[in-house]
Amino acid sequence: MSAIVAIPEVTRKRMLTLQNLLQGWQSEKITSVQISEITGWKDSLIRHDLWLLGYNKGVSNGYQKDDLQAAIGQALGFESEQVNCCIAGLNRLGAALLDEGTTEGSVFRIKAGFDSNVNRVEILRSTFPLYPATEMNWVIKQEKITLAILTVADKDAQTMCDRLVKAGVTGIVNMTRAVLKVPDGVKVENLSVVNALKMIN
Amino acid sequence: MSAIVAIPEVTRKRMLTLQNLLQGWQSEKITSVQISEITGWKDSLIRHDLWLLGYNKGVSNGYQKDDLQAAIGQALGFESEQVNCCIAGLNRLGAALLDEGTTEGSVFRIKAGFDSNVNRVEILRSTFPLYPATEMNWVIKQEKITLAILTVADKDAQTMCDRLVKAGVTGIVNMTRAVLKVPDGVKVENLSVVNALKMIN
DNA sequence: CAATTACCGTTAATTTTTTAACAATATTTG
DNA sequence: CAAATATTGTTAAAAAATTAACGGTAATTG
Repeated sequence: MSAIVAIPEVTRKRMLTLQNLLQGWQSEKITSVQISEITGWKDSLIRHDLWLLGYNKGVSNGYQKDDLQAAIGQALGFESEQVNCCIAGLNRLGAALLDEGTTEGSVFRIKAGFDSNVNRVEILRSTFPLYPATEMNWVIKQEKITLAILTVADKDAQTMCDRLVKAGVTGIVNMTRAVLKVPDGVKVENLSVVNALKMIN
Repeated sequence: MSAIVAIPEVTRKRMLTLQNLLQGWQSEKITSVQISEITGWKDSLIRHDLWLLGYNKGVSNGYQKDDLQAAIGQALGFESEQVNCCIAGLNRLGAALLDEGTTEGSVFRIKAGFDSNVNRVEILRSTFPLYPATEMNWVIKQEKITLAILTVADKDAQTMCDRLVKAGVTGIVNMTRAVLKVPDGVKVENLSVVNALKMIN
């Protein structure tokens, strides 16, 4: 029997990693012990996670890479049609993310870039349009943008975050060191490089 | 009485966030409820975390910002003298991280940049030296570099990771989508933008 | 083809993490 | 200054996450 409860966040995160692992996996088959050796997770944890997803196509013989990959994507809803995103803050880091490669091969499409500094908007080149932050409201609505990548300076992070949320964004990837306060229903994922360095130091 | 056991990773991460929060906090005092309102963590969890650190200077009257900030830094060893880092992969994202601002005001100092492509090394400007990846071994030793930020293409990630580890790096901030296999004792923190987008979608 | 091996799915036990509760203590109020 | 309020430190209870255990099953081996 498969689990009835909602998939916990920790499992979602692991499954995301597992999908990335499968992406680069050469062989057609993979076992829970092999996954364990790379990720460091106990093999029973991996089997338990897959059990939570209701996956059970691996009996006594390991998993078929392709089938597993598809099943995870399907179970966790990683396979939506297309998700529209924007970048808020076109400093050097933000500009780097304008690069096509950032979201290549994923469902995410960057549809707009914003900055309070009109100069940047005018000077930078990109395959999608850049706007002054004052245009944010209508652009986000018109382009049906739901997610944002926040790369402004730390001190401007909360202000920009508030504007994004007001405009209708429901998820923010926060690359600043600021701690963002958001209303219920808005998700934040923190990706500050300095924080990461502190964690591994 | 304060706790004897080691501080769990979850608590370390929260304390890191708390320090960032305190950094931008205006008032001299702050309470567990105020922290809770911004971060979404239950106030009792915050008090429990601080209890684990052995901190008890807040009795019945909230915490003094400065004192708390110092105590956390000290308890978790976030206050070392200086930590030398490098950037491996000087594509657009890596180049953006060459920016002074990346680690500004932290103990981390970026001392070198590496790339397999010699062109990039020669063309890019930076306040610290850039080297072909072939020079990695001696540079990392000579500059006493312990941490690396990995921004190469996904397909090259494991190879570059292996080289960094071999050269003596003990922690890697992985900005690629690849799942890195590292020996015991080497820490990895994953900061892929696409993964983050998937988590909030 | 019987025995052995290599895996998984599932459950139960264990460990870790979070939450609730509340006595104790400063501070504020009337 | 007594009462009310706000807030912590600490413990115990509850919830969540991880691990171990093991029966069952396909594949492999001799």
